[in-house]
Amino acid sequence: MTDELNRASAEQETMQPEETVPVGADVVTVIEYNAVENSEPAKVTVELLPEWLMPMEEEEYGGEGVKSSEWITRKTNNNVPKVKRRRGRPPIARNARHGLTRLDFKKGLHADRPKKTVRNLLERTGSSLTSATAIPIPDPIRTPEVSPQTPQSIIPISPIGDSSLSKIPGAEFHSPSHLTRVSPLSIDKSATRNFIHSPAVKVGNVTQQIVSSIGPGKDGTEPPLRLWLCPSLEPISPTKSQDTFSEQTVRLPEFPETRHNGTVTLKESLPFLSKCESCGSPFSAHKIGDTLCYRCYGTKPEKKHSPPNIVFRKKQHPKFKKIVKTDFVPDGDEDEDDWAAKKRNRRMCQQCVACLREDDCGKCDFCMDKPKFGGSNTKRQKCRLRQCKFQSKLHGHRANGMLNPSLPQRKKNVKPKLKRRGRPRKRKFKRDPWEDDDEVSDKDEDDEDDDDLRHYKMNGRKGGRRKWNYTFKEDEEDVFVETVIDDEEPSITEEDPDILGSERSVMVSNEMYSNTSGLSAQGLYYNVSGVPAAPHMLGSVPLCNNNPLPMGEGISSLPMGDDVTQNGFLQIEMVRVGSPPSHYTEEAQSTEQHVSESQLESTPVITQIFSLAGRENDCDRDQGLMELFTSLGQTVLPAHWVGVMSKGPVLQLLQCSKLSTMADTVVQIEKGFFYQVSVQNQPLLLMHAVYSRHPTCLESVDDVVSLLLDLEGLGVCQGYQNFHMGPPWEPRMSVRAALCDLLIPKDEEQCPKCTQPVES
DNA sequence: GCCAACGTTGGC
DNA sequence: GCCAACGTTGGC
Repeated sequence: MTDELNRASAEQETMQPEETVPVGADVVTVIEYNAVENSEPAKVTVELLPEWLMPMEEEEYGGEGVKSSEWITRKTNNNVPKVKRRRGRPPIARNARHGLTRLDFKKGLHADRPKKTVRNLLERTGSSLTSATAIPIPDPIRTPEVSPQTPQSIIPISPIGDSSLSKIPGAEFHSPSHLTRVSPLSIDKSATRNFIHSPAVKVGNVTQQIVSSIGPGKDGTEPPLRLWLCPSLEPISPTKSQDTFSEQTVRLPEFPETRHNGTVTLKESLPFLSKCESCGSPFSAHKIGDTLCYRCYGTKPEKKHSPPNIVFRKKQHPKFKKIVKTDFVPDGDEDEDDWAAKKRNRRMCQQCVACLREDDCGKCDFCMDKPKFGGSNTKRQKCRLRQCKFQSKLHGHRANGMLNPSLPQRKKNVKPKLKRRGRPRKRKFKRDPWEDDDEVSDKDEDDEDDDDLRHYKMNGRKGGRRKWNYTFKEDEEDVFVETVIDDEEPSITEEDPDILGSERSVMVSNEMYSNTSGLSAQGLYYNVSGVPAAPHMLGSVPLCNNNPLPMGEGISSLPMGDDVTQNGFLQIEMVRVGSPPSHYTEEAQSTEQHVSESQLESTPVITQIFSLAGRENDCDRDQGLMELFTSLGQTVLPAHWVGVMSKGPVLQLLQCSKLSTMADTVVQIEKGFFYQVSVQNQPLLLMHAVYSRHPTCLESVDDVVSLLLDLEGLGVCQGYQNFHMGPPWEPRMSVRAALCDLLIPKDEEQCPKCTQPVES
């Protein structure tokens, strides 16, 4: 841009050494006009102007229907003089779009917004606006939008507009009405509408000069202009958006130069312009024309007609935008723009694994729904695995699809049947399994399904049983929850529960498989977590945390099948050091989320699933564990250790004090008193010395206490800094070696594996 | 309040 | 014009 501008300026200088306009485009325009004025060669002016105008007009016209980007491209493509190139947004702008848009977000600047959006916004939000002063507002908005994309471009443009305005008069004489209209438009808008607004700010300089030069334009018109001119107005604009403000300020400096040029021309031109009332006459009459133009604009159609001079709009638009927005609708365009711009990103944090994922899994329901995967495109949603972990609405809602790739398939099978098409019932839990059956008797079954669903929900929400509630709450949104439900109500439908349990478990395992690339789910865990833990541990219960009741609020959202799949190994290895104690459960699943969100969550689903796959009922109750749990409750455990009985059944021992080095450590005792120690959701490798110092089974309170005391003498390995993980400007993340000891003597910072990590 | 369906928008 | 997917609608 700058280069171009410089070029433009250079060219201008060559053209007219006298004038020095910061913006190339402006300069060019000025030059041309001046030449016209001075030389008076109508041809010259006409030719030059037309080129200018023509493109501009095209732009405007096209602008309405065409996206800004396209518009820009056109210009560039055309044999437009250098001036044009300068003016329009260079393809660069287009290319830079994304960057610009982002910049806009951050800075508050508007990303380029296709006119469509503006329109839409206008239509949606403020048809009224358009109606009232309708025309003027919309136009300014549009142009501003265009310009906003590239602030620089905007600035130049606006000056141009000013210069053009000043000089337009002469040009106008030569040129047809459109020229006059253009200038008037800008002025009019500022005067009439923005009047109060900031317009004064930007236009201020120009207008003042104009006024002075014009002196007696038309009575009616002048006053407004002066108001405009009043510097006081400028301050107002600032309120709105700094961006606009900055732009204005930028312009101001430029103006002076242009002013000089413009002033001279303006003086001469102004009177003429004044005659351009409405659309009919010359439009240059900034003041007069303004009144007329205003009227015309007020009439709507004329506004659009007059638009031919897009250039003006651009100039003023920015101002208008700024002004209007500031004064009238702070939220107005920019807000809308921002809003719209943000709208798209609302669902993405841009940072989580899901957001960073580029490819579709091709297995989830959403993927299956996509035409490219042979789907019907009825859902039109992003791949489950790409649904932002934090921003997506889907999280927690549809675990079903998430969990199983397989589910979708069934769905498909089911869909064809759809009578319900219009609106299938909530199939949430049952969907896949049942749908097929539903076909036989749609409503009946549907009703049943609904009932079932309700029932489930009821259970889940109301939670008849603690455990149920517990698991339920945590997993509510997840499919897994269902399995839990089954546990609660085996009676509901034997088949369903079974199916759910088995299927889901199966599915989950499948996913694990896929993720782990052939490794069984368990294998995965072992490998991933690096925990050789005994298989029994795997089926463990979710660590609910400190409270017997499910703590995991965040968990619900987290535990998606997706997460599991996504996390897989990589993430596991990437697990941050220092994450708060959470659940040990199934590392793979939880780990992902952990990183980002909840540490507290429980283990999720997968665990339960596994356990469920086995036989829940039995698992839920274990005399031995209950007795041990009771005994622990009657014993004074090491400081801040708390025993929690959770589903699985699993007896969890948690260190509640964040000050403890064991804050992230959990001891889980399962059936048979086998125990597993996990640190920050990662199982402590069986080869760890801790296991060798204690019996394989913690059958007594003494054993438990002994282990806890031993643990209190340990600390958590801090891992090592991975400098290869990301760009230098991003925060460094500590990573642990795959076989990290996790627990090390308190006086040490790293385990031997992390001290000399072997990077694959 | 959930969620399937689908209109709509933005990017290309 | 196509694709991706966001946001809304409306049945439940």
